[in-house]
Amino acid sequence: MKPTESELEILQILWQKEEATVREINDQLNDQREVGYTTTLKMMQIMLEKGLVAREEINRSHTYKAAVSEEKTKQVLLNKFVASTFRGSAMKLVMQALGNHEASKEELDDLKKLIKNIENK
Amino acid sequence: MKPTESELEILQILWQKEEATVREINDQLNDQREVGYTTTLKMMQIMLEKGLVAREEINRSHTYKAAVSEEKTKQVLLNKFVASTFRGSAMKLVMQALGNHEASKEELDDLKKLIKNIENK
DNA sequence: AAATTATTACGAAAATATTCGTACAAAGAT
DNA sequence: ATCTTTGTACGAATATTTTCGTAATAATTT
Repeated sequence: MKPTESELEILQILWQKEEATVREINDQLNDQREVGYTTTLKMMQIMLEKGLVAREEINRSHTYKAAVSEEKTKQVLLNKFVASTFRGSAMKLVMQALGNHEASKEELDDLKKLIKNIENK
Repeated sequence: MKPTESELEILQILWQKEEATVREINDQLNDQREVGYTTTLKMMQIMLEKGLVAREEINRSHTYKAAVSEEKTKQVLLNKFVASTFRGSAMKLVMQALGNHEASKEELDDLKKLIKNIENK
């Protein structure tokens, strides 16, 4: 299941906050850009239908949680992106991402560690 | 300028073939899935309007070329993808891409070379 | 208790992307 | 010369995604 752009934006918030009301999500979205409350509400209803989120009725309002895992969802998105943009070559993507990005010493060390791990398998 | 999914599909063909007629592009698209000829034609016209492709009139038909570079376009797509899916962390993307992908010895060597290059800068 | 505020539900408008039908013209085949 | 094939143009139909208006109702404030 591939979430749309807007759905992903909301999932990121839910992954970060564990759970949130529509109001909270809408407030956070509005830090970035202007979104109407009912727009966000509708998104939540759509995402519920699609099974992307789950909800619980508390008092009069609903509290939402992500119903799909961050890891798996990102993997799906990554796979689709590699397929469409880098013709399936994950390595090409890695090269380009590394090439155009300022990496700190620590990050590079982590990366070297990961490579060693892969080599020793 | 971020191309849509369909536009990207066509750009990939043009990057690969240098130039192509609508017929050729449509034939190649149909290797993957069924697309009507006028659908592809319309896409080319839309892409021309957006400046994604350029064309030349040869005989009675048109020959198209990509008008945006493969490098730059992929960079734009990559940046947007990193921003939306990995909250701006290119390194997280690299890690996940590497983690879930079978890499050959050569690829890993290339990668280590690239890391050395970055370190010596 | 009446008015205001906050919440959900839901349909529909708006925006964007994709697909296709029809008309028309040129080139090639019979 | 007529018919068939191949191509472009263009508007419109579909599909998908995003946004919002309105109604109903519960909770809160005055």
